[in-house]
Amino acid sequence: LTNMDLGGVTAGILSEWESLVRTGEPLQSDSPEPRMCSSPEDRYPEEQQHVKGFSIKLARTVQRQSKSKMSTKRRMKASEREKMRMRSLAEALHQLRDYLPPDYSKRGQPLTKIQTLKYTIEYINKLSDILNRA
DNA sequence: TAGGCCATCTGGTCCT
DNA sequence: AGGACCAGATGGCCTA
Repeated sequence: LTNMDLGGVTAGILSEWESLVRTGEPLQSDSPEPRMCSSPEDRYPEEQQHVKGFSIKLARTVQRQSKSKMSTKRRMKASEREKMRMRSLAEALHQLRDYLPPDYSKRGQPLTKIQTLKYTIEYINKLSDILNRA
């Protein structure tokens, strides 16, 4: 990762940031394809999610139903919302990975969520350094 | 086979 | 009352 690389990346990020501020639209990565990891949807296609989710749900419901104070209907709705919330979180992390230089994935494997967050902090610090020195 | 990572479910808590 | 957020529990998948 050279200073030259960082300079180019910095300019790109800044221009995207400016357009974000202007339009209020969420950031869209301009990289053609996800570099090295699959999206949550790729990992768990709809059908698999359904089958997997059903078996887990059945077992847990039997196990804990007596404890729950919420109605079944409300509990199911809350579970669905939570699932969507966690998926959007995973998707956001997936997008965040695309902003990190490939150098951060030495083994060619997708970064884990924790690695993504830690490397992002590291990367932002490096970019800040460059801006401060300019 | 153990350990890491992940998605999902759940109950608790806070906020509107 | 209901939604959002959080943390713990659980089980599946994958890799060393």
